[in-house]
Amino acid sequence: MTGLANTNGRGSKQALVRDEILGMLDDLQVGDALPSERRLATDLGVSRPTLRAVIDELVREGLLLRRHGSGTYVAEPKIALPLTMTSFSEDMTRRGMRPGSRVVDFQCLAAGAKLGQRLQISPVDEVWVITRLRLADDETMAIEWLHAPRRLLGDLRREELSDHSYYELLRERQGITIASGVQTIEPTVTSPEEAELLGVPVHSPAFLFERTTTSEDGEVVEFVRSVYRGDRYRLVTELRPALR
Amino acid sequence: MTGLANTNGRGSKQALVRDEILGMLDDLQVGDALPSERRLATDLGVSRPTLRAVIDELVREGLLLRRHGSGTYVAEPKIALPLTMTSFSEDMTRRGMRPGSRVVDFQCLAAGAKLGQRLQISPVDEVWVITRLRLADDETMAIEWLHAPRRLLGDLRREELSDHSYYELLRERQGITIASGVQTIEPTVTSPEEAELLGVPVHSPAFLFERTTTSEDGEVVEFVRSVYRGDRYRLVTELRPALR
DNA sequence: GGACCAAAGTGGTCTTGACCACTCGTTGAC
DNA sequence: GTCAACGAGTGGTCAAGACCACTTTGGTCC
Repeated sequence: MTGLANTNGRGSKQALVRDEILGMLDDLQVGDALPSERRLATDLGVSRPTLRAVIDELVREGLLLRRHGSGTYVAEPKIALPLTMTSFSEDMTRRGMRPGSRVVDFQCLAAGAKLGQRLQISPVDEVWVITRLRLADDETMAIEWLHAPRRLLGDLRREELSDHSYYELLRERQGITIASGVQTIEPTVTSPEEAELLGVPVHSPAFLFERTTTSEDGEVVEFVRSVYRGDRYRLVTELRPALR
Repeated sequence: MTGLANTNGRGSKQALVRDEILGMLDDLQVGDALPSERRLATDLGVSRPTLRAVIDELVREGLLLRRHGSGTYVAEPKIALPLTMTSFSEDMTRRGMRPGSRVVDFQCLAAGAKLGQRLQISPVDEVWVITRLRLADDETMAIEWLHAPRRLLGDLRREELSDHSYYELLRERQGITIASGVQTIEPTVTSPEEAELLGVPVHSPAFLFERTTTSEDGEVVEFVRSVYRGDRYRLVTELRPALR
């Protein structure tokens, strides 16, 4: 074996390889390429599958990114996401980034049992399902699926979605004001579809947000499911013990 | 090849295996064992490393859990974690679970540059570093590292930590009341040490919380770093747009 | 100088196989 | 009836190898 001390008393080969690569990262900048997998495997005296398993981990953790046919690179650090109901656009603008949004799909279909329950409507009622990408400086940061009862929006054209936020449309068309909501957050990993839309590897760590929003009249006006890249985001909350 | 259709137009073998296993999960209860890896690999017509890669994913996602030498089992569903400053004990009690806490280490050492900055003290000032496990029904849910300036607590005995919360000690000894804090949250994966303390596999998805708490006088009184199991937790927030 | 093509180099997927370490169940001895 | 030992079966780690698919680079031709 070359490149690594033996494993006596120091854990697995994967652990040792991981330490070696993390050490290499100390001397690299964001965007720098690592040596190829085959070279690293030879240099560190391990098999390529063993090396790949370690790089898989570092990719999942957001430290590295891989490009098929090109190489393995040092990844960019994460963005903090304040856990408030400010809009994505406001957040990005505050950070000096150029926010963008792109509707990739919208369709109308029957709610079904589960969604009907979430939106407090009949399962046969229709809902708009709008799939949007949230971008910052032309890079996709999140995918959002908005589900809204059709009766709140009536007929809808793609341009209306691009020009207005959903909340604006609610106010203009129905005189409805948003009052409150409940949001759940859990760590997840990207599916193949999500990975493709986000431009990250499959099964990368990500935040899964699910939010149900209610109007001042207590009516559920939306259910939103979002996947935020775990390699570019972390949450920040301000805590007020006495206010809750 | 037996067990799987060929991969034409349907993605990789790993994707097909994943679908098969998810289908199997529909007919199993929490705690049920899956067939052994060798059996599944044979049944599904793939190699054992290929099968293991898929099971690795499902374990990371919290759907399965593995026990070395015993088998692979269906995992328990996740707990929602309200994102407020209520104590862990209150949360667990509200859920009908028996909260517990166990100090596994506590020591006093110089703050150093980074921690000194976080706590707004001199790097040579001493801080208590208290490592605790948070348990629910005797199962470890989180690890917590509390860093507090020694001058706020003076000399400290392990029993005092077990019998009182830190906030109680602050009030009793210094007349200090907690006012506010800032907390960051990001998805992470467990290190070997964290995995051992939590009883989960290495590199499992988890929440990493870091919180800096301030007294009414604007003084930083603690920095806490916590790792919560991603297979047992999700966050829930209530949202109030106009209050922020 | 630009376009195109081929080759080399990259990451991605998968197989076969070996061996280690842990757990559980069975059997035999006391 | 209990306990210990052993064997079988489990998950865990690793290697060697093959082949696929993508990207980059260099050379050639116009």
